Amino acid sequence: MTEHPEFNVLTATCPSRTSLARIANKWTAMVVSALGDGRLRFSDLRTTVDGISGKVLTDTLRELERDGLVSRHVFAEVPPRVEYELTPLGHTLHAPLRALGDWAEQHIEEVLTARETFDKRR
Amino acid sequence: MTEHPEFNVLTATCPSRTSLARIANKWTAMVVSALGDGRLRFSDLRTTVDGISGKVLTDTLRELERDGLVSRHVFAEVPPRVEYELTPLGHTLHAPLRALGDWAEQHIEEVLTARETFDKRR
DNA sequence: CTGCATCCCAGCCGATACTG
DNA sequence: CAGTATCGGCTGGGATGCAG
Repeated sequence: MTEHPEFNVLTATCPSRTSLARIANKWTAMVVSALGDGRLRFSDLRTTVDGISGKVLTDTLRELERDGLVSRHVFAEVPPRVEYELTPLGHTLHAPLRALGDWAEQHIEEVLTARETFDKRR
Repeated sequence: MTEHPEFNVLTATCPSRTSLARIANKWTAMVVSALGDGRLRFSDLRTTVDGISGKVLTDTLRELERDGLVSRHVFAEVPPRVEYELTPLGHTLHAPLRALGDWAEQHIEEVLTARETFDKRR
């Protein structure tokens, strides 16, 4: 019922691939995961997603907003306050992206071991 | 039980982030999805993942092999034949990555509409 | 505080040519 | 067929400075 057989990410020219390129991205995964519990202002997002630069966070949020995954709320205050929140569409992506982060955390030891073995054989 | 609270991808220096960086990638998502149904040789993978260049496919497979997600099987034949297959660890990642591709296909119309709206307002 | 503008570097990625 | 090597363009991404 929710199938769209006419779209296929494995086809180079399919527009869905441009969407995949945005969501299959480490910064997107971390930002969307961080927004899963509710609204966050820019500076809190910056500290939650440790190590992200201001430029990259801005760019990532702007693209997510463009794709309709994140909404932006500006408050007319001094100093300025801007909060970001997942849209309903963005929420449907939260679990899948969170799953990637969870996978990385849960299997990191196996991955590190595999890397050691691989590098030793070279 | 399978929890590893000591690892957190949101921490910049956590090694799990290096793993996330590899799996949260459009080429990884497509290659792992393509390998979900079983072994594929290099050339078949190249045509299945439409538009991928030989260099990028080689690089992606090499990194996936290094992280223990993909195994490589070489046949002593002429012409050469090399097949790639998901490891048990790689299989645990298949569903999560497939979910991203499915999401992109199922929601592309909403995303395209959002982009139009966003771009029109600029 | 937010975020734009700029500069600049590193890495991704594609195209091509060449080997076993 | 399955690579490797090389080159070059493009983009991601960090640092800094400035404006609202």
